[in-house]
Amino acid sequence: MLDQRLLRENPDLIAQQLARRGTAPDLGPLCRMAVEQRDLEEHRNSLQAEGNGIGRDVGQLLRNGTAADDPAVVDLRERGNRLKQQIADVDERVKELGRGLLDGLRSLPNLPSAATPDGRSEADNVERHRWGTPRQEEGLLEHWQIAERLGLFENERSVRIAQSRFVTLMGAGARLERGLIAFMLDHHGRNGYREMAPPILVNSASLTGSGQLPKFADESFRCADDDLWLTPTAEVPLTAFHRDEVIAADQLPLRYVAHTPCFRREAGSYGRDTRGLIRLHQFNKVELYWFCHPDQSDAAHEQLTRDAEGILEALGLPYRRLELCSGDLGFSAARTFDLEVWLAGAGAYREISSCSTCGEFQARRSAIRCRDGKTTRLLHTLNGSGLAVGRTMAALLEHGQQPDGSVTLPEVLVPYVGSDRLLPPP
RNA sequence: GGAGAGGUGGCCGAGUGGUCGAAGGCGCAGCACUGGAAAUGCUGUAUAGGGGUGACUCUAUCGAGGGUUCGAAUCCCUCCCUCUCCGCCA
Repeated sequence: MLDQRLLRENPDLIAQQLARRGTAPDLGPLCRMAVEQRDLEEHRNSLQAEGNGIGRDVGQLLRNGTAADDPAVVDLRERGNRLKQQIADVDERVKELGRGLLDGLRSLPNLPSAATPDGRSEADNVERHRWGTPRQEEGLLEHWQIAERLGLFENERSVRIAQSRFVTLMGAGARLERGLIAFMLDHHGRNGYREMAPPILVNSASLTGSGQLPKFADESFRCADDDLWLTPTAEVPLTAFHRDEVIAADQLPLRYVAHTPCFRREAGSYGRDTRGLIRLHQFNKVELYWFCHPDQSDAAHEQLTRDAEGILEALGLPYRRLELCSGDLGFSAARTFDLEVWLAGAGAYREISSCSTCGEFQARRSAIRCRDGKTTRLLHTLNGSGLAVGRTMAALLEHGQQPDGSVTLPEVLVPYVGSDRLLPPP
């Protein structure tokens, strides 16, 4: 959420920065609302001050022995009652404006960082670097073809259990996923992240705090009878973990790693990535999350991204880092690096992690501050996948496939999977 | 699900209509004492939003929302949450 003060004092700056994202909302009404709300609130406060004075005066008179039906007291009471009515009228308008203002502000995306390159769409994203050597032989299979041969997951019957875009992992497939999750958690744990296992049902306030609500309600699954949703990413419960808190600066940064299932409706992606593990309603993800001091968030962003890249490098998976242009940023992000892994069978780079700094955007929505000397200020939040587990499996299968139909696995996974090779059934 | 208890400042805890933003204690900070420290003493110590260059000042906040009243932490209503016991359950 953006700063109300900025909206009142410099709406042009906001408009100009939002334009970089390719959105041009008319900020005029919202800005006028903010100014009127502030002015009316000021008026209300002075009325209230007058009323408080009357209350004090009555108390003083009564304590001094003035009779309750003394004209002086009666007169003050009448004035108090008149004021009360006035305050009620103004107050109603103030609250109405406040609600509208909050709704409006919550629907505005974050401003792009000054470092974010301008651009309109993903075509304008900027490649920052590449790592590893992509396999590009002829005849490489896609991961779902490999998985089918090896009996790693089951699609049709999963539709019976739930609906399309769900999958059941089986045998070595299930074990590989479990091993990957454990490997990622261990790896990040060694790098200083605290492992967390948060609730994956989250309430509306939590979704609002990280930016999924109110604009993206149709992207999440909702539990009809409760104010609870299936979390679309661990970013939501991890942000909410510290909602309404003031954290001492010397505690920062707080760095968390969490594995959770993630649930997304994938509305509007009918027909895309219908096979395999790339796009599912339910998938596993290991998420990295930082709460940090505002002065340190740039360095934190680089470090978090490096930590995500560390998994790809440990697994020997070729990837590239893209910096998203202003027009391709997510709602809450000020600056984002996407990591794209090479899918050898598909012959393409595919997003496997998105590492964003949100500045104070989520911290304001969630009221998370740090104590900095004598004052408190909003801290900064950052998040990134480290990594999306299903897509990591897909990349491993495509990268490690052998002519004999087997798949070789990276050495680091042996302790987790029990083998360096997946073999086709006899 | 049934029965009961309770939600007050960083923490503990007093406070049942009138200068209560809130006693007292702990914690924390500064000062004094000390060779240094402990102990002790004194002083200070919430958050948010307005206004003022500033000293400062106004408003709100005692789980949330409404109500009664000139005036509510205190009375009334609704809701939420926590704890204890019982039941049920992985």
